[in-house]
Amino acid sequence: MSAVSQLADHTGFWLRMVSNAVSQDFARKVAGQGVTVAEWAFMRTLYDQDPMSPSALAGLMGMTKGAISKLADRLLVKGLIVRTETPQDRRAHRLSLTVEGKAKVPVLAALADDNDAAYFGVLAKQDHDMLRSILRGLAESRSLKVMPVD
Amino acid sequence: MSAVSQLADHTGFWLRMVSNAVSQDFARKVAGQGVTVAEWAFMRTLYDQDPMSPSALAGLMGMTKGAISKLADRLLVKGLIVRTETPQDRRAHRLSLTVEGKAKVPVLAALADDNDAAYFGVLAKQDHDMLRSILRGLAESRSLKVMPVD
DNA sequence: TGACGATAGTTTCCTAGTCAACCATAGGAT
DNA sequence: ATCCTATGGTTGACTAGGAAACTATCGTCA
Repeated sequence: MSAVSQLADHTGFWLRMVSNAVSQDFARKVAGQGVTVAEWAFMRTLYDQDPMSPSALAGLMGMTKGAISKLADRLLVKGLIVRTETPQDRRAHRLSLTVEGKAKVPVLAALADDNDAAYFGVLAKQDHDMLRSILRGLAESRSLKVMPVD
Repeated sequence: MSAVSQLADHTGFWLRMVSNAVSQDFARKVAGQGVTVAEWAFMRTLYDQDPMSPSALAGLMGMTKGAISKLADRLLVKGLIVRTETPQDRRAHRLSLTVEGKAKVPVLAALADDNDAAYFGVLAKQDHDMLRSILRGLAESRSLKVMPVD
Protein backbone atom coordinates (compact mmCIF):
# COMPACT_ATOMS: atom_id res chain seq x y z
CA MET A 1 0.00 0.00 0.00
CA SER A 2 1.54 3.27 -1.09
CA ALA A 3 1.20 6.45 0.92
CA VAL A 4 -1.79 7.42 -1.23
CA SER A 5 -4.01 4.41 -1.74
CA GLN A 6 -4.53 3.13 -5.27
CA LEU A 7 -7.90 2.72 -6.90
CA ALA A 8 -7.41 -1.06 -6.95
CA ASP A 9 -6.62 -1.15 -3.24
CA HIS A 10 -10.33 -0.91 -2.55
CA THR A 11 -12.74 -3.80 -2.51
CA GLY A 12 -15.36 -1.41 -3.87
CA PHE A 13 -13.26 -1.01 -6.99
CA TRP A 14 -13.30 -4.73 -7.74
CA LEU A 15 -16.94 -5.01 -6.83
CA ARG A 16 -17.80 -2.27 -9.28
CA MET A 17 -15.57 -3.66 -11.98
CA VAL A 18 -17.20 -7.08 -11.89
CA SER A 19 -20.68 -5.69 -11.38
CA ASN A 20 -20.33 -3.37 -14.37
CA ALA A 21 -19.15 -6.19 -16.58
CA VAL A 22 -22.02 -8.45 -15.53
CA SER A 23 -24.58 -5.70 -16.01
CA GLN A 24 -23.27 -4.49 -19.33
CA ASP A 25 -23.26 -7.99 -20.71
CA PHE A 26 -26.80 -8.50 -19.48
CA ALA A 27 -27.85 -5.17 -20.97
CA ARG A 28 -26.50 -6.33 -24.30
CA LYS A 29 -28.47 -9.58 -24.05
CA VAL A 30 -31.80 -7.99 -23.20
CA ALA A 31 -31.21 -5.35 -25.87
CA GLY A 32 -31.53 -8.25 -28.29
CA GLN A 33 -35.11 -8.54 -27.02
CA GLY A 34 -35.66 -4.83 -27.46
CA VAL A 35 -35.69 -3.88 -23.79
CA THR A 36 -33.35 -2.26 -21.27
CA VAL A 37 -32.36 -3.62 -17.88
CA ALA A 38 -34.63 -1.11 -16.15
CA GLU A 39 -37.50 -2.24 -18.35
CA TRP A 40 -36.79 -5.86 -17.47
CA ALA A 41 -36.83 -5.09 -13.74
CA PHE A 42 -40.04 -3.15 -14.21
CA MET A 43 -41.72 -5.99 -16.07
CA ARG A 44 -40.49 -8.69 -13.72
CA THR A 45 -41.82 -6.74 -10.75
CA LEU A 46 -45.18 -6.21 -12.40
CA TYR A 47 -45.31 -9.88 -13.33
CA ASP A 48 -45.62 -10.82 -9.66
CA GLN A 49 -48.18 -8.21 -8.77
CA ASP A 50 -50.31 -6.97 -11.60
CA PRO A 51 -51.66 -4.32 -11.78
CA MET A 52 -49.59 -1.91 -9.74
CA SER A 53 -49.47 1.87 -9.38
CA PRO A 54 -46.52 3.87 -10.69
CA SER A 55 -45.64 5.04 -7.20
CA ALA A 56 -45.61 1.49 -5.87
CA LEU A 57 -43.22 0.57 -8.68
CA ALA A 58 -41.08 3.58 -7.85
CA GLY A 59 -40.85 2.47 -4.24
CA LEU A 60 -39.95 -1.11 -5.11
CA MET A 61 -37.47 -0.17 -7.77
CA GLY A 62 -35.80 2.66 -5.92
CA MET A 63 -36.44 5.09 -8.71
CA THR A 64 -38.14 8.47 -8.69
CA LYS A 65 -41.70 8.88 -9.80
CA GLY A 66 -40.43 10.86 -12.77
CA ALA A 67 -38.20 8.04 -13.93
CA ILE A 68 -41.04 5.54 -13.62
CA SER A 69 -43.32 7.82 -15.55
CA LYS A 70 -40.90 7.97 -18.48
CA LEU A 71 -40.06 4.27 -18.23
CA ALA A 72 -43.77 3.47 -18.40
CA ASP A 73 -44.09 5.72 -21.46
CA ARG A 74 -41.44 3.71 -23.25
CA LEU A 75 -43.01 0.38 -22.33
CA LEU A 76 -46.37 1.70 -23.46
CA VAL A 77 -44.98 2.63 -26.85
CA LYS A 78 -43.50 -0.85 -27.12
CA GLY A 79 -46.89 -2.33 -26.32
CA LEU A 80 -45.59 -4.24 -23.31
CA ILE A 81 -47.79 -2.58 -20.68
CA VAL A 82 -51.05 -0.68 -20.49
CA ARG A 83 -51.93 2.28 -18.30
CA THR A 84 -55.51 2.49 -17.04
CA GLU A 85 -57.28 5.04 -14.92
CA THR A 86 -58.86 4.06 -11.65
CA PRO A 87 -62.48 5.08 -11.08
CA GLN A 88 -62.10 5.41 -7.28
CA ASP A 89 -59.24 7.88 -7.40
CA ARG A 90 -59.01 9.92 -10.54
CA ARG A 91 -55.39 10.87 -9.82
CA ALA A 92 -54.16 7.31 -9.70
CA HIS A 93 -53.22 5.00 -12.52
CA ARG A 94 -52.68 1.29 -12.72
CA LEU A 95 -49.99 -0.27 -14.82
CA SER A 96 -50.42 -3.75 -16.18
CA LEU A 97 -48.53 -6.06 -18.51
CA THR A 98 -50.07 -6.76 -21.89
CA VAL A 99 -50.29 -10.32 -23.16
CA GLU A 100 -47.17 -9.59 -25.15
CA GLY A 101 -45.46 -8.18 -22.08
CA LYS A 102 -46.38 -11.22 -19.98
CA ALA A 103 -45.04 -13.50 -22.66
CA LYS A 104 -41.73 -11.71 -22.75
CA VAL A 105 -40.97 -12.05 -19.03
CA PRO A 106 -39.98 -15.73 -19.06
CA VAL A 107 -37.78 -15.11 -22.09
CA LEU A 108 -35.96 -12.30 -20.30
CA ALA A 109 -35.73 -14.38 -17.12
CA ALA A 110 -33.98 -17.09 -19.10
CA LEU A 111 -31.49 -14.50 -20.34
CA ALA A 112 -30.85 -13.42 -16.77
CA ASP A 113 -30.25 -17.06 -15.81
CA ASP A 114 -27.85 -17.45 -18.72
CA ASN A 115 -25.97 -14.33 -17.83
CA ASP A 116 -25.55 -15.35 -14.21
CA ALA A 117 -24.38 -18.77 -15.26
CA ALA A 118 -21.91 -17.32 -17.74
CA TYR A 119 -20.30 -15.15 -15.10
CA PHE A 120 -20.53 -17.13 -11.92
CA GLY A 121 -20.50 -20.61 -13.39
CA VAL A 122 -16.71 -20.51 -13.39
CA LEU A 123 -16.75 -20.45 -9.59
CA ALA A 124 -16.59 -23.58 -7.50
CA LYS A 125 -20.02 -24.13 -5.93
CA GLN A 126 -18.53 -23.41 -2.54
CA ASP A 127 -17.11 -20.10 -3.71
CA HIS A 128 -20.33 -19.14 -5.40
CA ASP A 129 -22.30 -19.84 -2.24
CA MET A 130 -19.78 -17.90 -0.21
CA LEU A 131 -20.01 -14.94 -2.57
CA ARG A 132 -23.80 -14.89 -2.44
CA SER A 133 -23.79 -15.24 1.30
CA ILE A 134 -21.32 -12.39 1.79
CA LEU A 135 -23.21 -10.11 -0.59
CA ARG A 136 -26.53 -10.84 1.05
CA GLY A 137 -24.93 -10.22 4.41
CA LEU A 138 -23.61 -6.87 3.26
CA ALA A 139 -26.99 -5.92 1.87
CA GLU A 140 -28.55 -6.99 5.14
CA SER A 141 -26.06 -5.04 7.24
CA ARG A 142 -26.97 -1.88 5.38
CA SER A 143 -30.67 -2.67 5.18
CA LEU A 144 -30.46 -2.33 1.44
CA LYS A 145 -33.83 -2.84 -0.11
CA VAL A 146 -33.53 -0.81 -3.28
CA MET A 147 -33.57 -2.82 -6.45
CA PRO A 148 -30.42 -2.24 -8.48
CA VAL A 149 -31.36 -1.10 -11.94
CA ASP A 150 -28.73 1.13 -13.50
CA MET B 1 -36.89 -21.32 -7.67
CA SER B 2 -40.18 -20.52 -9.32
CA ALA B 3 -40.87 -21.36 -12.96
CA VAL B 4 -39.85 -17.84 -13.92
CA SER B 5 -36.75 -16.84 -12.00
CA GLN B 6 -36.94 -13.88 -9.65
CA LEU B 7 -34.69 -10.87 -9.85
CA ALA B 8 -33.15 -11.80 -6.51
CA ASP B 9 -32.38 -15.33 -7.69
CA HIS B 10 -29.37 -13.96 -9.51
CA THR B 11 -25.99 -13.34 -7.98
CA GLY B 12 -25.64 -10.40 -10.37
CA PHE B 13 -28.61 -8.77 -8.66
CA TRP B 14 -26.96 -8.84 -5.25
CA LEU B 15 -23.64 -7.81 -6.70
CA ARG B 16 -25.24 -4.78 -8.30
CA MET B 17 -27.25 -3.91 -5.22
CA VAL B 18 -24.19 -3.83 -2.98
CA SER B 19 -22.01 -2.23 -5.61
CA ASN B 20 -24.53 0.54 -6.19
CA ALA B 21 -24.82 1.26 -2.49
CA VAL B 22 -21.03 1.41 -2.06
CA SER B 23 -20.62 3.65 -5.09
CA GLN B 24 -23.46 5.97 -4.26
CA ASP B 25 -22.17 6.46 -0.75
CA PHE B 26 -18.72 7.15 -2.09
CA ALA B 27 -20.13 9.58 -4.65
CA ARG B 28 -21.80 11.46 -1.81
CA LYS B 29 -18.52 11.63 0.09
CA VAL B 30 -16.42 12.94 -2.78
CA ALA B 31 -19.20 15.37 -3.68
CA GLY B 32 -18.35 17.01 -0.36
CA GLN B 33 -14.96 17.72 -1.91
CA GLY B 34 -16.58 19.09 -5.04
CA VAL B 35 -15.72 16.20 -7.36
CA THR B 36 -17.46 13.22 -8.93
CA VAL B 37 -16.29 9.61 -8.83
CA ALA B 38 -15.18 9.82 -12.46
CA GLU B 39 -13.18 12.92 -11.63
CA TRP B 40 -11.55 11.12 -8.71
CA ALA B 41 -10.56 8.18 -10.90
CA PHE B 42 -9.22 10.59 -13.49
CA MET B 43 -7.13 12.48 -10.93
CA ARG B 44 -5.87 9.36 -9.19
CA THR B 45 -4.72 7.95 -12.51
CA LEU B 46 -2.98 11.17 -13.47
CA TYR B 47 -1.35 11.30 -10.04
CA ASP B 48 0.71 8.21 -10.88
CA GLN B 49 1.73 9.30 -14.35
CA ASP B 50 1.71 13.01 -14.96
CA PRO B 51 1.34 14.35 -17.60
CA MET B 52 -0.74 12.05 -19.74
CA SER B 53 -2.63 12.41 -23.01
CA PRO B 54 -6.44 12.35 -23.10
CA SER B 55 -6.43 9.22 -25.22
CA ALA B 56 -4.15 7.42 -22.76
CA LEU B 57 -6.57 8.35 -19.99
CA ALA B 58 -9.46 7.12 -22.11
CA GLY B 59 -7.75 3.77 -22.56
CA LEU B 60 -6.95 3.35 -18.89
CA MET B 61 -10.36 4.47 -17.71
CA GLY B 62 -12.40 2.59 -20.28
CA MET B 63 -14.15 5.73 -21.39
CA THR B 64 -14.54 7.23 -24.83
CA LYS B 65 -12.39 10.10 -26.00
CA GLY B 66 -15.50 12.26 -25.99
CA ALA B 67 -16.23 11.54 -22.36
CA ILE B 68 -12.63 12.28 -21.37
CA SER B 69 -12.74 15.53 -23.30
CA LYS B 70 -15.76 16.70 -21.34
CA LEU B 71 -14.43 15.37 -18.04
CA ALA B 72 -11.20 17.30 -18.64
CA ASP B 73 -13.22 20.43 -19.36
CA ARG B 74 -14.91 20.17 -15.99
CA LEU B 75 -11.65 19.59 -14.13
CA LEU B 76 -10.11 22.54 -15.97
CA VAL B 77 -12.92 24.81 -14.86
CA LYS B 78 -12.40 23.60 -11.30
CA GLY B 79 -8.71 24.41 -11.58
CA LEU B 80 -7.65 20.86 -10.77
CA ILE B 81 -5.82 20.11 -14.02
CA VAL B 82 -4.16 22.04 -16.85
CA ARG B 83 -4.18 21.21 -20.54
CA THR B 84 -1.04 22.05 -22.49
CA GLU B 85 -0.18 21.68 -26.13
CA THR B 86 2.74 19.58 -27.20
CA PRO B 87 5.25 21.21 -29.55
CA GLN B 88 6.17 17.94 -31.31
CA ASP B 89 2.63 17.03 -32.32
CA ARG B 90 0.24 19.90 -32.61
CA ARG B 91 -2.77 17.59 -32.47
CA ALA B 92 -1.87 16.15 -29.10
CA HIS B 93 -2.47 17.59 -25.64
CA ARG B 94 -1.05 16.75 -22.28
CA LEU B 95 -3.13 16.81 -19.15
CA SER B 96 -1.52 17.49 -15.82
CA LEU B 97 -2.67 18.03 -12.25
CA THR B 98 -2.35 21.50 -10.83
CA VAL B 99 -0.83 21.99 -7.39
CA GLU B 100 -4.35 22.19 -6.07
CA GLY B 101 -5.28 19.01 -7.92
CA LYS B 102 -2.27 17.13 -6.56
CA ALA B 103 -3.12 18.25 -3.06
CA LYS B 104 -6.64 16.94 -3.36
CA VAL B 105 -5.72 13.40 -4.35
CA PRO B 106 -4.62 12.19 -0.89
CA VAL B 107 -7.75 13.71 0.61
CA LEU B 108 -9.94 11.83 -1.83
CA ALA B 109 -7.91 8.64 -1.33
CA ALA B 110 -8.62 8.88 2.38
CA LEU B 111 -12.33 9.13 1.62
CA ALA B 112 -12.07 6.03 -0.54
CA ASP B 113 -10.34 4.22 2.33
CA ASP B 114 -13.06 5.35 4.72
CA ASN B 115 -15.79 4.23 2.39
CA ASP B 116 -14.29 0.80 1.90
CA ALA B 117 -13.83 0.42 5.64
CA ALA B 118 -17.40 1.50 6.33
CA TYR B 119 -18.80 -1.11 4.00
CA PHE B 120 -16.45 -4.03 4.26
CA GLY B 121 -15.25 -3.47 7.80
CA VAL B 122 -18.24 -5.41 9.06
CA LEU B 123 -16.88 -8.56 7.45
CA ALA B 124 -14.64 -10.97 9.27
CA LYS B 125 -11.13 -10.65 7.83
CA GLN B 126 -11.43 -14.11 6.38
CA ASP B 127 -14.67 -13.23 4.60
CA HIS B 128 -13.26 -9.97 3.34
CA ASP B 129 -10.21 -11.73 1.90
CA MET B 130 -12.45 -14.35 0.35
CA LEU B 131 -14.63 -11.70 -1.24
CA ARG B 132 -11.65 -9.84 -2.70
CA SER B 133 -10.14 -13.05 -3.93
CA ILE B 134 -13.34 -14.18 -5.64
CA LEU B 135 -13.89 -10.78 -7.25
CA ARG B 136 -10.33 -10.59 -8.52
CA GLY B 137 -10.67 -14.10 -9.84
CA LEU B 138 -13.85 -13.19 -11.70
CA ALA B 139 -12.19 -10.09 -13.13
CA GLU B 140 -9.26 -12.25 -14.15
CA SER B 141 -11.42 -14.90 -15.76
CA ARG B 142 -13.02 -12.27 -17.95
CA SER B 143 -9.78 -10.36 -18.54
CA LEU B 144 -11.47 -7.27 -17.18
CA LYS B 145 -9.13 -4.37 -17.31
CA VAL B 146 -11.47 -1.46 -17.61
CA MET B 147 -11.59 0.82 -14.65
CA PRO B 148 -15.08 1.01 -13.18
CA VAL B 149 -16.16 4.60 -13.04
CA ASP B 150 -19.90 5.00 -13.37
C1' DT C 1 5.69 18.15 -53.26
C1' DG C 2 1.21 16.81 -52.95
C1' DA C 3 -2.45 13.51 -51.90
C1' DC C 4 -4.33 10.53 -48.76
C1' DG C 5 -5.06 7.55 -44.98
C1' DA C 6 -4.34 7.45 -39.92
C1' DT C 7 -4.50 9.69 -35.52
C1' DA C 8 -5.72 13.29 -31.59
C1' DG C 9 -9.36 15.73 -29.79
C1' DT C 10 -13.81 18.12 -29.95
C1' DT C 11 -18.54 18.57 -30.89
C1' DT C 12 -23.31 17.15 -31.73
C1' DC C 13 -27.06 14.29 -30.96
C1' DC C 14 -29.15 10.85 -28.24
C1' DT C 15 -30.45 8.20 -23.98
C1' DA C 16 -31.78 7.56 -19.22
C1' DG C 17 -31.71 9.05 -15.04
C1' DT C 18 -32.48 12.99 -10.92
C1' DC C 19 -34.60 17.03 -8.95
C1' DA C 20 -37.92 20.29 -8.50
C1' DA C 21 -41.84 22.68 -10.22
C1' DC C 22 -46.18 21.79 -11.56
C1' DC C 23 -51.28 20.16 -12.37
C1' DA C 24 -55.22 17.65 -10.71
C1' DT C 25 -57.70 15.42 -7.28
C1' DA C 26 -58.61 13.67 -2.47
C1' DG C 27 -59.97 14.17 1.95
C1' DG C 28 -60.02 16.33 6.07
C1' DA C 29 -60.94 20.50 9.39
C1' DT C 30 -63.66 24.52 10.14
C1' DA D 1 -69.45 24.35 1.43
C1' DT D 2 -64.81 25.82 1.30
C1' DC D 3 -60.16 25.98 2.31
C1' DC D 4 -55.83 23.62 2.81
C1' DT D 5 -52.77 20.27 2.79
C1' DA D 6 -51.34 15.83 1.15
C1' DT D 7 -50.96 12.73 -2.66
C1' DG D 8 -50.48 10.72 -7.62
C1' DG D 9 -48.49 11.60 -11.60
C1' DT D 10 -46.28 14.39 -15.47
C1' DT D 11 -43.12 17.70 -17.24
C1' DG D 12 -38.95 20.56 -17.91
C1' DA D 13 -34.24 21.68 -16.88
C1' DC D 14 -30.08 19.49 -16.10
C1' DT D 15 -26.31 15.86 -15.87
C1' DA D 16 -23.08 12.28 -17.55
C1' DG D 17 -21.90 9.30 -20.75
C1' DG D 18 -21.77 6.75 -25.67
C1' DA D 19 -21.68 6.89 -30.82
C1' DA D 20 -20.51 9.00 -34.67
C1' DA D 21 -19.47 13.03 -37.39
C1' DC D 22 -16.19 16.45 -37.69
C1' DT D 23 -11.61 19.31 -37.63
C1' DA D 24 -6.83 19.57 -37.57
C1' DT D 25 -2.53 17.63 -38.03
C1' DC D 26 0.77 13.98 -39.06
C1' DG D 27 3.37 10.98 -41.85
C1' DT D 28 3.92 8.04 -45.70
C1' DC D 29 4.20 7.03 -50.44
C1' DA D 30 4.07 8.12 -55.17
